Amino acid sequence: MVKKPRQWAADEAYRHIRRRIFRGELAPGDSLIEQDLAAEIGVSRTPVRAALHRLETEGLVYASGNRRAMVREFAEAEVDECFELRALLESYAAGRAATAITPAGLAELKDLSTQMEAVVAEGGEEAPVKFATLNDQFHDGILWHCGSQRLRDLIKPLVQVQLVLMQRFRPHIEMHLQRSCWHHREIIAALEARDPAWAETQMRTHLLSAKNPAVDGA
Amino acid sequence: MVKKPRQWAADEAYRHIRRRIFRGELAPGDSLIEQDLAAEIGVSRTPVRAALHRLETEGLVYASGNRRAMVREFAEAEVDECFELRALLESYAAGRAATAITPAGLAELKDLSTQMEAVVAEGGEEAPVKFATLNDQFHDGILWHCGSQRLRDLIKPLVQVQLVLMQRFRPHIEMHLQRSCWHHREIIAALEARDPAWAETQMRTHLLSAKNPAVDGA
DNA sequence: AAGGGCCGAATTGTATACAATTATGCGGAA
DNA sequence: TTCCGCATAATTGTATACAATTCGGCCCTT
Repeated sequence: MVKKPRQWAADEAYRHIRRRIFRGELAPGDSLIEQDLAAEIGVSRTPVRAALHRLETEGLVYASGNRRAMVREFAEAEVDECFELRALLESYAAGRAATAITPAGLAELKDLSTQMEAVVAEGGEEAPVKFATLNDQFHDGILWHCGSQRLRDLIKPLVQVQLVLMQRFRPHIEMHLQRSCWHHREIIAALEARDPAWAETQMRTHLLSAKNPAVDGA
Repeated sequence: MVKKPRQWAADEAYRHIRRRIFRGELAPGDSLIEQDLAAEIGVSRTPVRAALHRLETEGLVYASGNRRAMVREFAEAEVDECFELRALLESYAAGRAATAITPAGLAELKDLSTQMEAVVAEGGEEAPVKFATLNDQFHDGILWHCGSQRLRDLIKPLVQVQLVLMQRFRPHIEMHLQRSCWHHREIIAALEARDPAWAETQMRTHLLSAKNPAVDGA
């Protein structure tokens, strides 16, 4: 039953390349040669090409016309840019979610919030990673309930790229988990109150705080 | 020297499929069978597949996993949604452009504005089409000068989809070309004055006016 | 020595054959 | 009749060969 020769070669290629970019083994500016990658992964060029396309749409890879694909080069300024664009879009989304979210949706968000607080209380080495996963789910949950798939699609690549950027430029940034938990509570409260303006400004505060995480006493 | 047998099959496939979607020959929900399209265009499946990927990232085509690609179905409500998202993003872009734009950039915008006014003054059957082309260049010009390639990439698909949506749901909408020209002048003035807030609100006005074009006396 | 054009190598673009997956329609059982 | 399962057809996924393009260096000219 070792019969999983390669059911999703394109997906495997995608994950493989993405992982190598995240780890920094493929540095920005490096050429991504289809044949080399194919040999390395053990598939043909076809799924590699599909993976590169996908990575390009997600903004991790740059390819112009017929020229070879390269790992996209990022400037540190783009970290802040991503935060600002996320603040713009996600605050708008939060405002819409305030009128559109269902009780079930609110329950999900509360559950995630509780889990995050538990992670923070527990602490430990793995806390930041666990927290980040739950945090992504929290933000994505709000996007699900804002009633606009298109808006959600706009934000997705921003989050994606931000992961690379943060790791490259600010790898050891302090997360201020406790402060984030408070923000999440505020956001949930605003959504529960069906107050778009409040939700919007809370979300903006939350994201722009992450941009400037150097406040004392948080 | 008839030597252009098929140098850019993928691009040709892309344009072909896109045109058929725009014309409504491929209706929303229709399956896009790679082999049929390939035979019709006269290329192999490979470039057709690339074209479909591209159309998918632009939001005109929907494809989930390995299932067949379909022409994306649009709801009329998405017309307004696109306008609102464009208003959100382009007003932000205009605000940034107010401080980032170069004199040369301003000159370009003024030139486009002048051309648009000439088209309106001239009138004729082709005026709306000519105007739309120049109008797109105007909006894209501002995005070029806002200093954020990422922001520009976010807006591009919105404009793209909007073209399909408008044609499908509001094909004979009145353009209010004269009013748009005034808006453009206002926007240019705001950029020239290096006033972000002014540029931002003028752009928002411009786009939300297009959303509700039923005002009298424009 | 600097610059431009040409040739070979590296790489991507396209076509096609085949494998894997998904969809469809039929037949049988409840 | 309705629903489930299975066989078969339709379609997409992958591999590979070949064509076209781009890249890089060398040589020739100035």
